[in-house]
Amino acid sequence: MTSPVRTYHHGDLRRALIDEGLRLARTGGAAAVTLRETTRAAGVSPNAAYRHFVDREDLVRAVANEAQLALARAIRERVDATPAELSPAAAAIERLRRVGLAYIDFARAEPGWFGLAFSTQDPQPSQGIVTLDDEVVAPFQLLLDTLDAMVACGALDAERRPYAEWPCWSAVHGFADIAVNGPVRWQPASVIDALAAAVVEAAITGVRGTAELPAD
Amino acid sequence: MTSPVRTYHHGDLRRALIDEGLRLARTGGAAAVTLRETTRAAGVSPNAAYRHFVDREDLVRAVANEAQLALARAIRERVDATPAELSPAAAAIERLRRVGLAYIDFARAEPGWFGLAFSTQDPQPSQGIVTLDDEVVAPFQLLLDTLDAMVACGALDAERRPYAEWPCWSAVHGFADIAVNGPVRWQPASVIDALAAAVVEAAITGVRGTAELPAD
DNA sequence: TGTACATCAGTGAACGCGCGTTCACTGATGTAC
DNA sequence: TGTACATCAGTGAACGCGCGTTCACTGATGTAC
Repeated sequence: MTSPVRTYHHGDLRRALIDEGLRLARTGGAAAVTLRETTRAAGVSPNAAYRHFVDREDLVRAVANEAQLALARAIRERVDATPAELSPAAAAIERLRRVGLAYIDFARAEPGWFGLAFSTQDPQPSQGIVTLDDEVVAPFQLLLDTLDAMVACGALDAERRPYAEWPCWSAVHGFADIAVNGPVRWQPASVIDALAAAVVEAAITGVRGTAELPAD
Repeated sequence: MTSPVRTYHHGDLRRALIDEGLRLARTGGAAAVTLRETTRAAGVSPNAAYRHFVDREDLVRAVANEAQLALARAIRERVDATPAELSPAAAAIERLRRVGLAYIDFARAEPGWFGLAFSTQDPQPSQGIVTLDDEVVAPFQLLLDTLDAMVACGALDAERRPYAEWPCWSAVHGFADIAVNGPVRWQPASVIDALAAAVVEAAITGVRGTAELPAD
């Protein structure tokens, strides 16, 4: 086993800078992740960052990556907590519902991270969004898997599966943006909860082609 | 009739600054609308702007307002071009489809204005978005009217009308953001067209509760 | 095991930049008599 | 109709700010012998 943490002067400045970047982005979004403020927070001179990142953009991208992982983790947790006693088809639909609500609630709880995760992307991914690392899978992949599972257990007609990820993602992403940055942000949380639920139900209905529940 | 245009030193600097702001926002979004660059473009000293706007934020808000009007105009034009030979219910659904596609296409054609129109809003509007001025009605109001018209002609069940605007707006807004700032922006236009159509169809189905067309 | 040395993570000072905003002003316009 | 004057739109210069980035450097660490 290779030593996982090497001790340099600082310990692990790259890690520390990313952590401070996350702290700054949490309240101020991507714009708050400046080289000077991040290094200041880490107790280090501004140009020390250049030992670990080629420029500011590189640092922001690293921080955005972590924010994307946090979103994926939030979704996975909510999906994994799906009750076990549901029928296969009902459980598959419930999982899709949880993907959507978790996405929206993450955006509401951590708007700074949400904005950063969406706005800062790797340039030109080969095919949609793919696995980011071994630990956790990207939010989009979780959505794809959930839709595939719905087809497998009869909760979604196979001919409705193609491109179904786009209406789903669009609906929850759009509502998240409206709830965080749009006019809905002035509403009380209980109202936003209700609207979020309505948006997710409509997305599920829109993708399945019917508001009827599948016969078990 | 009161004289509509008063001639000052410059003519109408307020108007000129808003126009230059629109030009700058078109390519660079809200961030490009700086006081210095806008006044420079208008051929005037930086502080001349303070005769017409209390600060930079005030100028940006005025420019954002114009961008919102441009979006509303684009939607209205597309809706007004709905073919006349359709049955009332089919025409009502077609109008909703056009609202959605016009919203998405405006975002794709004018991403700078789209971002500005959404991100910069009047603080704390009393009830959703209301009429902006006499000439043209805000995008959101066009959506509300279209949904009401669907109920009136039987294209949408009355009990499905409440809150239906949120799934609709969320879906097209989310796709617009994904298509402009998200991973879809790397796709060719024809692919984006197809995905946009799929998103809008799913939104219509989701709101109506069925993929069936209404019997005439 | 002890010493000389190479490596390279982090320092301190400085750069030029564009920004929003303020100051005291100027000079064209419109109005009162 | 002509003159004196008040108004106020726009000027020119300057401010302080925080930013990203570069420069020549220092000094702790790890390694070779």
